[in-house]
Amino acid sequence: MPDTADKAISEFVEQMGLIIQSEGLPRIAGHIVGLMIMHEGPFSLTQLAERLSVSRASISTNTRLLEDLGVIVRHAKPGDRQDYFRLGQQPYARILRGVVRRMRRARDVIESTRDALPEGMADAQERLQELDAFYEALTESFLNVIDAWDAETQGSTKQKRDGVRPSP
Amino acid sequence: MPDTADKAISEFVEQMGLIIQSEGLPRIAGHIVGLMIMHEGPFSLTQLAERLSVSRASISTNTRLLEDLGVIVRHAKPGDRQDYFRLGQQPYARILRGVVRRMRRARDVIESTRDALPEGMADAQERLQELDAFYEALTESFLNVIDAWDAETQGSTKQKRDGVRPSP
DNA sequence: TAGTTTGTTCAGTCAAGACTGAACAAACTA
DNA sequence: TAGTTTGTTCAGTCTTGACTGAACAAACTA
Repeated sequence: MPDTADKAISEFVEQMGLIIQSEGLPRIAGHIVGLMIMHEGPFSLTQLAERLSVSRASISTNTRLLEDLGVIVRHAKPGDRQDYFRLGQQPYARILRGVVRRMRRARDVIESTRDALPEGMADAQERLQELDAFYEALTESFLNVIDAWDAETQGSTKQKRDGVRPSP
Repeated sequence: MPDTADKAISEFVEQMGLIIQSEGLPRIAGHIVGLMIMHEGPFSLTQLAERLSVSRASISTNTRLLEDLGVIVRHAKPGDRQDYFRLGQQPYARILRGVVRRMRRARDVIESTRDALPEGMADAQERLQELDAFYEALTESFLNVIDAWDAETQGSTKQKRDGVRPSP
């Protein structure tokens, strides 16, 4: 009953669009990733456009975006002018790195605000400090996950992966 | 030089709008939180509207939203008909809980897709498994941060806070 | 040479949802 | 009673940015 399978696949591709969208990326980027999870590929730009019923312009823009994030990789087949795409290494960890970058920017804002704040506002300083500590804990936590992922997926060496980074 | 301070404050409020927006919440919600970090308050709905130069309707909607998330709390002053708002306990952890909820929903999608997928697609199954494991690690990691936060901020008891949850 | 194919870019359209103004109900005051 | 004040809700506007179609450059083919 391949009908059920097809339904499940397109449903998943659709949902991945929404999930990725909630991470602040375009929906089509999610569709591409979803499709590549379902089928290894590789896919040409035209194939992606047809399969997702979307303009080649959109595919071009979004493959570029995902490529910049390191989520997918582009490669050429010898004797074929088309570009082909497939998932890169640790695609999810790549997305996470983007989140870490966002948090670093947020912490910059906090820091410069703290610097500019006058003496009198001790309580505001305290709350800013609390917010910054929160971001710090979160960043630390993310990096743990990324590290663990790198070690597990990549290294056949399978080095330390105890879930906690060594305390500073 | 209170001018510099005012500038820093409104700059921060503005930036918090953008930061919160990148988390998928309305910009004004971020402005409210930002202002409350700068000044403890409490603020009435009218005060917030005036201070942020925004309609009372928007404030009403967004305070409601933040209240539902548990980020701010509403309370009454005796002999005053107005509602007053201020930051709640562990406001940032509350926002994080929302993220955890989103991830749980994503994992549900993954699971039902795996169930519906036919035998033949073993490699797709494998990639789905990988994605699910990633979400699992991330969720675990978030909950650690939330737990640690709860323990540190709230409990004077300061119970176990070793950075890792007990394995199931 | 002219004609394809492929990927990119850009101006324009469209949709989602944030925000507003106005109308409203509830609780108060004079 | 009529008139305020306060918070909510809803229809409508407006902004943001995703997506498209068309034009284009580059690399190929005949």
